[in-house]
Amino acid sequence: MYRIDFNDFFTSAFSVDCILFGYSEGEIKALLIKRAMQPFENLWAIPGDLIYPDEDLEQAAERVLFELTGLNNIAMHQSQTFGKPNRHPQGRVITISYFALLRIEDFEVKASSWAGDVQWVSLKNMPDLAIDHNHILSSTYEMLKLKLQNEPICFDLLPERFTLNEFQQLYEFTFDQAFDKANFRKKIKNIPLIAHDEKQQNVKHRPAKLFSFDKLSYAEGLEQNRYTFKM
Amino acid sequence: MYRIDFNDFFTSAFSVDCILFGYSEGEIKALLIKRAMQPFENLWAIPGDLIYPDEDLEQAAERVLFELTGLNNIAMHQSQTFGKPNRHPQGRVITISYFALLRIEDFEVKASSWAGDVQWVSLKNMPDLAIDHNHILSSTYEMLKLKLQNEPICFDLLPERFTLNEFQQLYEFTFDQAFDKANFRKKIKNIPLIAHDEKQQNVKHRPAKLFSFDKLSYAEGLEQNRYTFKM
DNA sequence: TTAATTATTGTAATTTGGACAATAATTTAA
DNA sequence: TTAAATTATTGTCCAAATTACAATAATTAA
Repeated sequence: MYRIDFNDFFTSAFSVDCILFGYSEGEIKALLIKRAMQPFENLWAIPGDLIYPDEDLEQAAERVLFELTGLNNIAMHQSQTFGKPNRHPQGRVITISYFALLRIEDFEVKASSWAGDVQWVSLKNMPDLAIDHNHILSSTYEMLKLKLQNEPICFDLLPERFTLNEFQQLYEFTFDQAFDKANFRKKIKNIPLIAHDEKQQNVKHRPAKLFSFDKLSYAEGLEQNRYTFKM
Repeated sequence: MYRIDFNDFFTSAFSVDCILFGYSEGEIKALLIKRAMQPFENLWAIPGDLIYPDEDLEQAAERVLFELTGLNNIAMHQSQTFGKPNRHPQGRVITISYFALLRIEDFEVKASSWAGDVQWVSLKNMPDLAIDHNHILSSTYEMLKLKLQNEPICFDLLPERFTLNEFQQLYEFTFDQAFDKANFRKKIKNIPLIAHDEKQQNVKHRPAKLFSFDKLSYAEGLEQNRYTFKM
C-alpha cells in the first residue's frame, strides 16, 4: 500500500469520513477513533482518510472500513459533503461522508497507524469530536433515519437471527418513539421474514421465536414493485 | 470578480454543478448551457464552475445561479457528489451537485463568458450532455422526488398564485401518475394555503380560485409537529 | 401448582384512501 | 337569451389501513 505526503494534497484535498453505525444494548453507536497523529492528536474523531488521486470515492470509503475492521463487501452509503473553507486547519479539505451499518459482534476492530484507540460510542453520549465531526455525525444520522423510512436496511444492524421485539426496539430507538406491539407486527407484514423453529435462549420468560430477513425475496419484490416499504 | 487559471486546480479540483429545475407547459425542465469553451465546447451541459479556494460550497452554487439568472436568495439544495477518477478529461475533478427550483417566468437568462447559449430543456427530451452530466441530472432528479415526498417544496416551481389543478398537475407530472381530483384535495388539506378572492383569467370555462402557499404557517406547523407532510 | 412475565393473536372502533357521482360556475355559440 | 359544453368544487359510499386495547398461549421461577 502506498502513502502520499500530506503536502501533495495541500491547498485543496478530498477526504472521506466513514460513519460506522452499530447497535447494541438498545442503543445506536458509532465507531470512533482516537487520532494517533496531528492535527487533533488524541481527540476522538470519525475515521476517515484523504482520497488518493486515482481512487474512486466509494472505494476510498471502503478502504477506510477495511483497514479499521477487516470487513469488505459492506455497502457504504453516501451521505453529504462538507467543505467550509476553514474547517480544516491544514488547508482546504472537502470531505464526503459515507455511512454503513455493521453488526458489532461480527468483527474485531484493528488499531492502525492512524487510529490509536477505537471505540463504539453511543450517539446519546457523544463527546466533543475533532473539527466539525459532531456536525457531520449528526447530519449523517439524520440521513440514516431518512433512508430507514424507505428501505429496511436496519437488518444490517441486527444479528442474523432476531426476535420481532428486537426488531421493534431498533425502530423505537431510531425514531425515538414507542410502537404498539400488535400494530407493529401488522405494519411489517409486507417485509419477507423467514421464521425459524429455533427460539431465544437463556431468557427468564417465554422465549420468542427467531426470524431472519429474506434479503433475496425482498430484492425480488422491490423489482416487481410488490411492496413499497414505508415506516 | 476574480478568475483563477485552470492550472491552479490541476490534478485535483472541485466544482459545483447546479441543476436548475423549472416547470412550464406541464413539463419539468432543466436549465442547460451550451459550453462556450473547451473541453466539450458546443456540447450541452449542466451549468457549474470550479469552487474558489476561499469559497463555501453552497456559496459557489449560488454564485453560478446568480451569474446565469441574476437571482439570489434562492435556496440551493445539496444533492450528491460525483468523483470517478477519470470523469473529467483535464484532471481529477470532484463535483458536488446542487439543485434549485425556479419559476421560469421570474427572470431572464443571461449568456455569459462560459455559457454561449442557454435553454430550458424538458427532462423527457434530454440530449446527450457533456461528461457524466446525464447521470448527474438523473440522480439529482431522483433526489428532488425524494425531497418532494417529504416537504412540499414544489411551491417554488409554481407561480405565487396558482389553482389547485395546477398544483395537482405538477405532482402528477413529477411522479408520473394521475390522481383523482377530489382525493388529491383531501390529501393536501393539511398544507396551509391562502385562498384569494381572485380567479383565473382568460380561460374558456369556469375559472378556478387562486391560492398561495402559506410558507410562514407551514414552517410554524412543522416546528410544532402539527403536520408531517407525506405525498 | 401457581404467580409472574412476556409472546402472540384477535377484535372492534376510527381514520384514511379510492372510486365515482352530483352540483355549481362560467364561456361560447346558436 | 338560452342551451350546450366545459371545468371547478363538494359530497358520499365502500374498502383498506391504523389505532387502541383485550384475550390467550407459552414459559420460567418459586
